[in-house]
Amino acid sequence: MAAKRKLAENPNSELIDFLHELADYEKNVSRMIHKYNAYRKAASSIAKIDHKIQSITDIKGLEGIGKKIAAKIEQYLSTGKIKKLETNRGDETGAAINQMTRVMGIGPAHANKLVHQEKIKSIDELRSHPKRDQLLNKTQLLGLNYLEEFEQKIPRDEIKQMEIILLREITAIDNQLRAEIVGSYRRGATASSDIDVLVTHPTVAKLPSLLHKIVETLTKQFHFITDTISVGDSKFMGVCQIDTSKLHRRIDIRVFPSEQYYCALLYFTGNDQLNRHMRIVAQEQGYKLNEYSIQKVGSTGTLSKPLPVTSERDIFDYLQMD
DNA sequence: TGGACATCGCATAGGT
DNA sequence: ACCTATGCGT
DNA sequence: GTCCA
Repeated sequence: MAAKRKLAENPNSELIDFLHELADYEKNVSRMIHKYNAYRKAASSIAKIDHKIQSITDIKGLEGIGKKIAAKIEQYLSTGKIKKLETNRGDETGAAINQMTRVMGIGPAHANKLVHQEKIKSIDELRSHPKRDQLLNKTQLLGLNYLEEFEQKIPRDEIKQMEIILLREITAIDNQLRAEIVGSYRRGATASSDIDVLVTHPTVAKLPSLLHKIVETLTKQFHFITDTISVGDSKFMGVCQIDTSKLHRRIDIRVFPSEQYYCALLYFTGNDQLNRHMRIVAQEQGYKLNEYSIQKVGSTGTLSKPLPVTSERDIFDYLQMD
C-alpha cells in the first residue's frame, strides 16, 4: 500500500501564508481593513497558480498584485524572507494584539486596548488576569472559554449528526418549517469551521417568535445549544454540542420569509467567489441580486418589486445561467 | 490623484 | 429612558 | 495596498 500522502498542497503555500500574515497585521494591529483585504486578494490570486512561482514574471499583472506586493514577492524569491514581515514579527506588542484577536468578540479595537492600556501580553495573561471579568464582555468571555475548541474544524460526519437532530427538532416545533445547513457543508466540504442554518416558514407573521421558540427548544429540551452569543428576531448566534464527548461548535441560525428563502440559500451557500460572480452577471443582465431578493433595475436605476423566486433554479433562470 | 474597497443584525458604549 | 455610534462577525 | 474614474 502506498504511503499516506497529504492532499496536494499548493506549491506556493509558504508565500500565501506570508501574505496572510501581512494581512492580519494590517487588520489587527494597524487597523487598516482595506489593506487586509488587498493582501488577501493578492494571496487568492497566487493560490490559483498551479506551479511553483520561479520568477517575478510569473505574477506580474496578476489581479490584486501591484508595485508594493510585487516587490515583496521579489524579496521573497531572492532571499526567502520579506523585510516588512520580519519587522512585524519583531514587534512584540503587535504580536500580542494579534493573539488577542483569536478570541471571538475581541476585534482590533479591543485587542489594542487590552495590550496598550492593560499591558496584557498573551492569552494566558488574559485568562489569569484579576480583572478579566471587567475587561471582557459576555461574548468575549465565552470566546476565551471556548478559544481552543472553536479553532478546531468540524468533521463532516459530525455535522451530519447535527443535521439529523436539527431537522427533527425543528419540524417537531412546526411541520411547516423548513431548515437546511448551508455554508461549506452544503458545498460538500469534508470539514467546516462553523454551522450555518437557514430556516423558513410560509407564514410571515410567525417568523420573529419562531426563532425564539427554536432556540428555546434546542437549549432547554435538548441541551443542543449550550450558549447564546446574540439573538434577535431574524438571527441567532451561539454555541452547540452534540453530546459531552464532542467539542463545542459555533452555530448560526437565520430565519427568512419564504419569498426570500432561495436568495438567502444561494447567498449563504456561497462561496464568496460564486456570489461575486453571480452579482456581476446579475448587473450585466440588468438585475440587482442580494441575500434577500432579485430585482430588475430600470433605466433610471429604479428597482422593481422583488421577482418571484420559488427555487434556486429560478434565480439562475432569470440570469440565463447554468 | 483621490475615493472605493458589501452589507447588516445584534450587543454595548456613549451621549442627551 | 431613549437614541445614536461603534465594534464585531458575517 | 490596489484599482480606476
